[in-house]
Amino acid sequence: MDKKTELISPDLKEMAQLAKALSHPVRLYIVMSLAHMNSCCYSGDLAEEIGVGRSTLSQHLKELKFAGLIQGEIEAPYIRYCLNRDNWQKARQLFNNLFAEKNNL
Amino acid sequence: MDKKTELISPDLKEMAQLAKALSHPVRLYIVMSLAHMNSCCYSGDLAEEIGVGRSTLSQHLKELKFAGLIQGEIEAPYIRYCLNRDNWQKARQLFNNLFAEKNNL
DNA sequence: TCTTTATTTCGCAAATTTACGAAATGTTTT
DNA sequence: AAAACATTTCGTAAATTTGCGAAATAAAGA
Repeated sequence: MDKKTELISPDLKEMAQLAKALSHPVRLYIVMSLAHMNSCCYSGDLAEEIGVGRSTLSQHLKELKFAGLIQGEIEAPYIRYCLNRDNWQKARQLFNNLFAEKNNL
Repeated sequence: MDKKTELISPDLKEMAQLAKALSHPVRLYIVMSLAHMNSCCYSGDLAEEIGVGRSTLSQHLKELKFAGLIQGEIEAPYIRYCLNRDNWQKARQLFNNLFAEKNNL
């Protein structure tokens, strides 16, 4: 129960994690595509599309997955990555709250 | 004019930078306080409040300043840090766009 | 079963981030 | 002018991030 525990709330920490997941252009591009196109993607296609190594892209997908923003389902021999809609909604709420205009003094 | 230049737009890069600035709990706490409380802050006070070294906090402020999210005006012997409202508004738009529900297929 | 295909994990190197105390800067007060 | 104060910059060390190719996994097709 030190100061940090009070001040830096779990929500805030979670949000910082989300922001970190979104803090790389490639990851932001991926997530933005998925959200706006309402589509899913395949690792290999993306690697070629973006022009980055396959292992590199896999790493980015892993981080987005770890942050809960996307999920992959096997569609052999591919893995189909889609937004995790529940967590995406949660992230939306957190960021909406951050940017909310409650400044009506 | 390679692929990356097309795909990873300036807006997207800027947003990734903003996300990076927001990706640390301390920085997120600072910005959130400033936004929600509609207030300003002083480096020393914050360092004590959060429980982090003064030089460390100065570094975080520097990064927020670099990202354009805050600005400091001299109020000797202090420096008063406030949100940069214009850029904050810009950031809001970028993130609102990211999370916009245009998924009505 | 063996080969091909899609993806991930591993190992590694370069770059960046984080945090701190000490020293430097600049201002106020004595 | 000197002491006190708020803040930043510097130097440094530990941890993390980034990107890649090579090797490992796992499943599909011949």
